[in-house]
Amino acid sequence: MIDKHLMRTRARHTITEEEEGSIRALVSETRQYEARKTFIHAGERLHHSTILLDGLMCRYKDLRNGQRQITELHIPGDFADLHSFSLKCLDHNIMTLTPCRVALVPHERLTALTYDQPHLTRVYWFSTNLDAAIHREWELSLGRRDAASRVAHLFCELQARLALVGLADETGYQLKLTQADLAECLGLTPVHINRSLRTLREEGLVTFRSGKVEIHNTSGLQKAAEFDPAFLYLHEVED
Amino acid sequence: MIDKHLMRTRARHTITEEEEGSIRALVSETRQYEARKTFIHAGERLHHSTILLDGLMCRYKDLRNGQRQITELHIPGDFADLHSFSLKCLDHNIMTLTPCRVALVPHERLTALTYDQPHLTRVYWFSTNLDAAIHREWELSLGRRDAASRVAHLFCELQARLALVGLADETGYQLKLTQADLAECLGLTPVHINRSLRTLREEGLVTFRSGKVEIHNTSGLQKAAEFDPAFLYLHEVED
DNA sequence: CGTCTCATTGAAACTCCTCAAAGGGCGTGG
DNA sequence: CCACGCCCTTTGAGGAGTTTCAATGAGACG
Repeated sequence: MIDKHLMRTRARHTITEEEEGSIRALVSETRQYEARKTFIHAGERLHHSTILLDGLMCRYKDLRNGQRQITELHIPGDFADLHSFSLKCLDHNIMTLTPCRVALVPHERLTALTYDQPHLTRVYWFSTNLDAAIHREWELSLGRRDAASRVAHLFCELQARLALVGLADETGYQLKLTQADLAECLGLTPVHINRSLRTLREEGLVTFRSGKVEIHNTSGLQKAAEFDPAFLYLHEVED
Repeated sequence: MIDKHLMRTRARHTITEEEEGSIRALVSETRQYEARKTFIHAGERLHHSTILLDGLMCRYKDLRNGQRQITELHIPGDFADLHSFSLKCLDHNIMTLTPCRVALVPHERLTALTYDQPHLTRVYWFSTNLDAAIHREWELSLGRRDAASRVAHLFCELQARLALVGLADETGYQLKLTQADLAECLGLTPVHINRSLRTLREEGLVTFRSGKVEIHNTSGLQKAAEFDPAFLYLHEVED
């Protein structure tokens, strides 16, 4: 059930069989959410965290004029709101983008983890720090990359993250987003996303159509994005 | 010595006297860095984390063309690179902006903390999650706020954070940054920062001159920034 | 077959950037 | 003590990238 979560965790940490048992025991129940549902609202007191099993979700913040900024995308295996264990109330909303299957982890079990499982505590602490690293890379994109590079960088990021849980290969992956969703990730308008996608397509780098990213030229795409996967910490970390 | 660090920690958590002792015992040594020195480079293996005692520093990432994005500012009391305990190598650089006095915390002592002090472990885990919340608010600024609002928002953020450690009041605070530094925080050019500052000044909201932020109209400034301090978690969190 | 959402394109406007030059403040050295 | 140099700030003019507004096209679904 949480096999993708274990895959992404094992890519970065050595987890013993007993620890795997402890991880599995964190889950109290599973749920299904429909697409386009904001199931966590900023400011509400939370008592469990959510592992995404299947589907796509995002964290976002709105401005009063209705403009929205998505701050991170979540893919299967991600702990979408592990930070709510520390923060209790989130500063942002969390919404499903597609229908999603999730596993719930009560915060009491995470508290218990901090008493009984110092190593797993560090593993999950790392996981929230990885989210922060992704935020920083998005800050760089939003602040300094031009539109086409932003799109290219996001496609590279998702390729690397999805490949880790077996949902992408070098040629591409499924990505059930609209161009308006990409716009909200990248601080642009849907119209300009459309033009940027055309540019990337005409340069023979990547095609995004009917919910699929098809990568035609990996190294060219990475070069256009100035993509360095180091910020994703894809490899084993000693600890 | 680490009084500001204790102030900012106690603003959010209840810390016992014994825990305070444990926190003080984390520090192995103090150091002084000159201004404008990058003392942590992306990718280098780190063995201690840094509490900023005095001065101003920043985390930043560069693009190949020399463009720089600052991803967070650090003020006295902040753990500037607590996340290096989890990540081992950082995805970004850390640079002093002014001369800085720092305290070093060996990672072994943090590892020991995860065994002996579950509550303090959660307190410091929270601290890295707070950095992530700041990153998310910056993503919102970079992606969706216009230039003057970005400047206004940064000034509001720093007012709130500095007030927590006694370095700001409602009328303003010292901020020894150049307009070029602000530009690197806010994804703009120095020229446009200058024009945005003029706008804010002419609107009677805030003046930034000779390293000082003078707030003329707090509520007006917050309104221009659409500033809501919730993302800074300024109040006691139960745990 | 109609409706709805999403994608695409064009034209004009706007925000922000680039390039360039001048002004101000401060420390250093003559 | 003044002059110079250096860094930072300020301002102007023109240009680039992105947005806005508007309309059409394409695909999915009932």
